[in-house]
Amino acid sequence: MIREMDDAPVQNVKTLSVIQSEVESINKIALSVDCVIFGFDENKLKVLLIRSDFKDYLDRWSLLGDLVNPQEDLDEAAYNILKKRTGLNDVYLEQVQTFGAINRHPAGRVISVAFCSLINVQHHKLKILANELHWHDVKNVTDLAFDHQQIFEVCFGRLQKRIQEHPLGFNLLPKKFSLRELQNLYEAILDTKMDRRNFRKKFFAMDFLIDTGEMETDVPHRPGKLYKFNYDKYEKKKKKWSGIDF
Amino acid sequence: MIREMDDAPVQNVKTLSVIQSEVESINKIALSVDCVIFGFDENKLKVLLIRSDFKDYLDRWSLLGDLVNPQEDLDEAAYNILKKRTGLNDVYLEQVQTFGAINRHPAGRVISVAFCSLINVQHHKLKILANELHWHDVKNVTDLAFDHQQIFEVCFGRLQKRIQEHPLGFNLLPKKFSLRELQNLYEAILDTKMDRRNFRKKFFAMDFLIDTGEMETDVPHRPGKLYKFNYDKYEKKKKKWSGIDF
DNA sequence: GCAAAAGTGTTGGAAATACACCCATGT
DNA sequence: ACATGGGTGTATTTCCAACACTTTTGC
Repeated sequence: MIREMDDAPVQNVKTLSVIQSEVESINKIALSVDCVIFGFDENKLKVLLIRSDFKDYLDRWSLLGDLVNPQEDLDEAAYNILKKRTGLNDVYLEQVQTFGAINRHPAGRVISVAFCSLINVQHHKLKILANELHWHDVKNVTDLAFDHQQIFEVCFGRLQKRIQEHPLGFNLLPKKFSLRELQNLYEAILDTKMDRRNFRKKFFAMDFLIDTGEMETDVPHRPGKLYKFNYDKYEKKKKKWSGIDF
Repeated sequence: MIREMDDAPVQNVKTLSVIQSEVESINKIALSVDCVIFGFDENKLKVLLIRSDFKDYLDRWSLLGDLVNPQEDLDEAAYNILKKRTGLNDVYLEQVQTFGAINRHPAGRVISVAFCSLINVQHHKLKILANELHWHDVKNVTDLAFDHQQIFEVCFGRLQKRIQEHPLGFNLLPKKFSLRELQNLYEAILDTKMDRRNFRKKFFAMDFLIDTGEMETDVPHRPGKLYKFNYDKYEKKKKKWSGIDF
């Protein structure tokens, strides 16, 4: 893979051992994954942060991350962080971007693959308290350790965009949810207010919501219907191109 | 960054040297970048490929890539590939995704950050011929070396999506272009036919095209006006959210 | 009965689509 | 003169935004 610095064509065939030694001589780069874990609670979008245990950044908050083992797949590494920290198995996880600025980590050259994760906070409230972990309102996330502020912002932006074009949001809600909860979620993520009737119209027109026949309970007002998202139907009907628009 | 495999809170503070040794002990992972370089020629979308010089994949085509030096930024590494291969300085370059399957490379654990690049083929036709490089019609790209077929498809899909939402396409055209060229570009990338009048209406309504006052020359029919894209105006006016739609 | 949110339709404007004719140039 | 694509306008439809009242429950 390493080639001459001029523009001459490359004619020689490289053997496996040549490549291997190249790889070994050059791999002074470490690889990590960082997870931006979003949750939705009290009608606010939250992100799960941990107190940095790194000397230069003591008492700053940082994302949950870890180095990647050589025998570990990237997704697997991210997944393991999720499992270790939240105890959750079945999480939404999406690779977002890789950050590789030369001096992003004081310990040396560490490049980090950032993942965005969406979890339903109701399933793991127990583990958080005993830890250095804390859910932060996304509106109050500032001054994270390392380049984590930048990573957070990129992932947040990606979430805002993707939630409008793909049915991700349901990962942040219970399996059965009311339309009010769904709208609150969208309003929290996009930081907007929407018209309730038009919001309903839009989702009913998509025709991906299944009426479970159940209702909310323990609400101090008229209970709403509970719905599930019909992923199967979505997969069959999802649209390809939406048209030029910028 | 490496933490216990159980769920206990992490209380100890790590010093720089501890981290450094962790980094060194674990960095058996090499990092590369691969560029999916698109061009537009003869009304077809093309991708620039090179004959693999790697033993296991002799005579298969592959993307242009290289290992990343420890003192080299990711974007810089991708940029250097572009410069070395095409002689171009001023290229559109966008990180797309990182590929890290354990066995994606036979020489060991190599993870690769994929970049999508758009270039104007008219500016560098000379360098290609003398090389093992070749422009392939995207419709005939099959059976690339390594996992490059997958990388190509992800980058192509990303391009198809992004060209509809962002003014990227102009990087594939000369600075001054006719509306016919622009429409041909969109039709090639999205593999569709569009109505000419509505296409014009859409772009004129955006109001980001500058009439240069010049006309096409050497065309065997009525010459069309030549336009430039007004990036400054776009930057000021670009929209944020387009609404929920999936 | 009161507070709080659920549930429901209509209307006007904007944007997208479909569609057909005349014009300018090179050959 | 003719072939080729440039350039333009209108009618229709579809989608989106704005907007108010009645209903159901808990307290």
